Amino acid sequence: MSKADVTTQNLTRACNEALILSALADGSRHGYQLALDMAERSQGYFGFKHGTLYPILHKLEKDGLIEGVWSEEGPRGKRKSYALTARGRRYAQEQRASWSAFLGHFARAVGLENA
Amino acid sequence: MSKADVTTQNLTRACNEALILSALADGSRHGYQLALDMAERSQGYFGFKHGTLYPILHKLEKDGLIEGVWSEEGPRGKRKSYALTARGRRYAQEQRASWSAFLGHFARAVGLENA
DNA sequence: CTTAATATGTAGAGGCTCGAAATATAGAGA
DNA sequence: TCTCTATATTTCGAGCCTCTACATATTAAG
Repeated sequence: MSKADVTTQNLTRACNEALILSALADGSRHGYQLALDMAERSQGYFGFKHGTLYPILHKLEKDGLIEGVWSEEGPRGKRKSYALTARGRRYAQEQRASWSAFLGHFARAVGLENA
Repeated sequence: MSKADVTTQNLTRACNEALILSALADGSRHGYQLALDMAERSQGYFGFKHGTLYPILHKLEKDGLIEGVWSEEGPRGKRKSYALTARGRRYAQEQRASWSAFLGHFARAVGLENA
């Protein structure tokens, strides 16, 4: 079970988690759509490879932060829709606080003014 | 040769590089002292393990971003003092710009207000 | 009927950090 | 003198995490 702490050692994972949990906070989505939305909303800046995304979703589900439901085999074949759990919302909030702390320290240490 | 681009995939490395290059911009230092200074200046928030720090310094030197000079075997045994090169200064500046871009996108995507 | 888009999954490879152990010198204290 | 602690650097193996690539299945379009 990963911690909500954001440290220098887990920045990449913490970033991916934050992006995913934050996107799911706006409503349930399945993996493929999540990747598309992320790319669109960031104008292509953030791009999840599905070889990265699916394992992360599985892990988040195993940790009880998100919950996946298989939709009936609709017009587009099988899809698994993910939603935030209560624990996931708590986790996301803790992580946001931790990100703020990290960014504050980092900006000061490196001399970044703007954000 | 690593790039100055800050992406989701290399955040940890980019963070370590930025901290080191930024610290060396304030004056030359050798590895051990660099770690101590970093910890002190951030009130213990950033702590470089020497198993991490020295390999990074070697890589930065190999890439020509910093330059190390062995001091005479002074009162404290052998020490290698590192200084930024011209290329290192350029690299640091490019990376700062890249960090700003990343933080901007990230803050917006995750809904972080402050920096 | 073939191609492209939708949709999910896994295995292998590689990059990078961490923990631990090794090496060496010098000063302090017993 | 002997030992312990702090200074100072180095390297190896383990482990985590992402990426590339491959595999699978369905549906709409041409």
